[in-house]
Amino acid sequence: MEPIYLTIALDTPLDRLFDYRWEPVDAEPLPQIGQITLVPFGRQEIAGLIVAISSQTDVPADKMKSVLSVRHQCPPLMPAWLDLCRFAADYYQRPLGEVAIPALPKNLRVPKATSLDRNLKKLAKLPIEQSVLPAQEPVLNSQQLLAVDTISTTTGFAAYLLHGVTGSGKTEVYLQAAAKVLAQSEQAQVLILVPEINLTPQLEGNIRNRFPGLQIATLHSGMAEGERLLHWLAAHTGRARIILGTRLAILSSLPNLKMIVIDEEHDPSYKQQEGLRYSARDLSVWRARQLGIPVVLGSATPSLETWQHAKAGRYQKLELTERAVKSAVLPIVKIINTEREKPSEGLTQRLVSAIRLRLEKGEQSLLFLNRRGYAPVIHCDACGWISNCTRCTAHLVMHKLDKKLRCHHCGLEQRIPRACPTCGNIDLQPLGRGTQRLEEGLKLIFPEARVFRIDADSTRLKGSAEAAFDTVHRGEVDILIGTQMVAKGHDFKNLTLVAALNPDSALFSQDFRASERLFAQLMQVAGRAGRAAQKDGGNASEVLIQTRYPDHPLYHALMAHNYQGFADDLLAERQQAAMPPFIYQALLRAEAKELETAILFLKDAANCTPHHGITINDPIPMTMTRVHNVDRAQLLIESTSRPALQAFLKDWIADLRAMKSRVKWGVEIDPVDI
DNA sequence: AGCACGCCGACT
DNA sequence: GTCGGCGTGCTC
Repeated sequence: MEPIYLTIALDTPLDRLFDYRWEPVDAEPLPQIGQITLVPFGRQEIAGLIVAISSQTDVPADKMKSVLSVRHQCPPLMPAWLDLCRFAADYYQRPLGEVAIPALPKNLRVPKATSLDRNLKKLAKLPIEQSVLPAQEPVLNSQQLLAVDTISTTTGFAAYLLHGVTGSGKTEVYLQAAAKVLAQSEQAQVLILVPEINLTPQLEGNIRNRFPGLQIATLHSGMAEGERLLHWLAAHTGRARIILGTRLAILSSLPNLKMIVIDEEHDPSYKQQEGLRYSARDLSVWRARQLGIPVVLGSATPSLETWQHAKAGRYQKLELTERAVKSAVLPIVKIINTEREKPSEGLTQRLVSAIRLRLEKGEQSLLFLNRRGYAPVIHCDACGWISNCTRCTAHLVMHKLDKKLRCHHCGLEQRIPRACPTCGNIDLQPLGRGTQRLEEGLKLIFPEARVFRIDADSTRLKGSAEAAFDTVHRGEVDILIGTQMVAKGHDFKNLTLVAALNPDSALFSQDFRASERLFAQLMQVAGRAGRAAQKDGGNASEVLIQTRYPDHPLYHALMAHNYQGFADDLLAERQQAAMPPFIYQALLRAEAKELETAILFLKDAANCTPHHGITINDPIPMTMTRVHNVDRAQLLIESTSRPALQAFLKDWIADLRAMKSRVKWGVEIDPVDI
């Protein structure tokens, strides 16, 4: 018999595949493409994925090694999944193995197969599906019905933008469309992506109630490894019919996928920010096209990329303009000019009165301040010293409760100094205001009120975020203070006032996407209020924005609930200035102990043969140059043609590899924060 | 990326 | 005399 060679993808930055010899032991079946293997690699034993099988190899015999074992217990990954990984590897300019292997659960990749065997047994013991008939469904309005109908009768690929304000019933459209798709075949699977599962526990509960008897898998990074493997296997074997997950779920194996939903498609967390920097939203559209199935992108404030696709007719727009609850009305948005009305403790008199009114009526208020800690920096009046981090280009944030100065970027911690480290002045002043300081001020102004703060500091412990939200839902809170954490998912039934205290900084940010994000964020917090309040014939809830720029178009659009006008204006600006989505970008990032080293590397890299249609900009230090004692710089590459950019990058990266620089570098495709 | 080999400084 | 720093070389 001829020898059998397996071509295997491994999780290594080396941009090639590796051939191994396979020798049968006993009556072992032949290996198949898509199976997971254990192989010796250098001095280690690691997991690999079989991507080709052949009777020949170019590898010299003295280098050839044999496969240690093939994981026959696990059904092979299907060609469609491998193609997804191939596409992602190609598009994001990484070796296949670096995409495919980390997409598999860790316990599938470790040398021991004990967890795999245990979880396969567990999977076999799961109850058999009882019914595909969905439970009682709420009645839909005509727009929702049209959306459900359009989505569920799709033949072949279609991308839908489901555009509707908070409360317009997008979730109901997802669920009923999913129900119809699931009813079309006994095997059909539906993938639903959400930005952060921990902040949307209601959705999971909703789905379970709606589809009793259906196997539901959840996939997100907070899960224990064993559990993660079990859910992954449920999806991979087709047992799970609904898969609810965060961005990482887009790379899961789903053999009978028939529909994809991306909830809050504009959310930045769909973009992975380390390792393989993929966009789960973009990959979901590719995957839907590959399989010839519908993908639904839902948002009240779509990303400009998606909005432009819809305008160009590549995505079909489905509008939900009515609030699903008939009596519900949009909140009234008002601007408070802080140049005219000076805040005290961060609050203008008008805002204080508005909060007092809610207290008197027994209703809740939400104060949105996207800055945790007590004060973003402390400072010495006498000599001008300010609390800078020694390792980062950032301030040390004052945390009063634990008497610490803390860097939010590298984690450096020190005690709050009693006196100025340079001049000895004992009168150090906090500058600015974070959620802790706001909480302190509110307790002074409203001593009788129950003030409650939700931010990353108050919810550090596992499960405590959920507990905190429950406290608010139970009505045990009068005034809720929160960072962006409170903007997602939760509807507070008794909440009738939402205030944004200091949103201005994003208006003039270096990052051209900052205002797009701010608009989405403010729309989202505004949407937390008043979904139920009007049922009793009460007034519409109120949203107050404290700003020094009351005439800024962003706030005017917000007052008019005019996403479309805002988005169209921004798109016109972007087109004018040749920015995304009208141009395609990639970043070359470099980091070194000295900024000069990183810049020099980037200059070398930029000094390549010019390509037509490709613009290579000058290297610049990153906005936050130093993090944890590492200096970072970047180089922006632009093109109006995606294929041209792709082709250029492929060759260029090969050249950069050949440079064998000691500088740590990486390329990011479609960067979102520049 | 890992991991090992390899050649020069402060410690039991 | 060894433990350990990180330079460079390799991975079927």
